[in-house]
Amino acid sequence: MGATKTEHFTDKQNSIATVAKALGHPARVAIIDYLLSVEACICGDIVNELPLAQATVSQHLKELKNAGLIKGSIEGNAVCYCIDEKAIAKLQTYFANISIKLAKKKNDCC
Amino acid sequence: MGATKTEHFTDKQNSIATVAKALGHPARVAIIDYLLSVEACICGDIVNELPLAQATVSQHLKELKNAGLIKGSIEGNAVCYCIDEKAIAKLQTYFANISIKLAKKKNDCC
DNA sequence: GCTATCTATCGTAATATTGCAATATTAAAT
DNA sequence: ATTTAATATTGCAATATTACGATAGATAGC
Repeated sequence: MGATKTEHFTDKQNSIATVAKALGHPARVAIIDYLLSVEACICGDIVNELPLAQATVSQHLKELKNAGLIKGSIEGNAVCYCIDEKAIAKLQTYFANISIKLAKKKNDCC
Repeated sequence: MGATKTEHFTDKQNSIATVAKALGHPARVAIIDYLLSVEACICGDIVNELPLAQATVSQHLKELKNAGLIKGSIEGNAVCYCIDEKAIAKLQTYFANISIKLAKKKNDCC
């Protein structure tokens, strides 16, 4: 055993978990931070910014892309990555809804 | 190799990654969902709700607690768990800020 | 064509996570 | 004090993640 029982959870739960998991590593949070701070967004710049080898950064970019948090387009020789706003909007909505529900419910049993 | 290079990233990046990682498993998202939907919040109820063994659920609860997403208080024989609003507020703020920055910046290079 | 540059993938070692049975701990109830 | 019930912890096997060097692929420039 040791494999996540994905099939026992709802699509929404799996979907939130996938995106959250992608952000569950500081290097990937750092990539998002960096993409927010720059105008251009070339893969090589990200490699220079992070204290990790090029292969490792490429892997992290792949995971962010698979989770739908970023998208990439080929710019000649290089690849331009940027944040997918839909994924961010989804997370924002998810946490805003939790906050609203918490406010309605008196969350004071602990 | 294989250990995350936590020390190379900022406290904020590590902090967001920790909370996101805790939500990076559908069982833990399901636990948060469940805690939102009920008034009382007893550990045993969570075990009954999830398709996982008691030991596994206990482990997931521990991780959510370590990440600061839930807090627990002993209710005699049982343990009452509920969502820590501060952690949710932090995430909400984080994603709201990203959305604001994305709106300012024209995020259209890809 | 050749060469340089940029990014992705492969292979592999170290580490971490997932899941559960078995066991331990804790507190209520008798 | 015993028993019962609720959680936590331990130990272990299966799987997944992290990191990086080496290598492959793809494009630009000569």
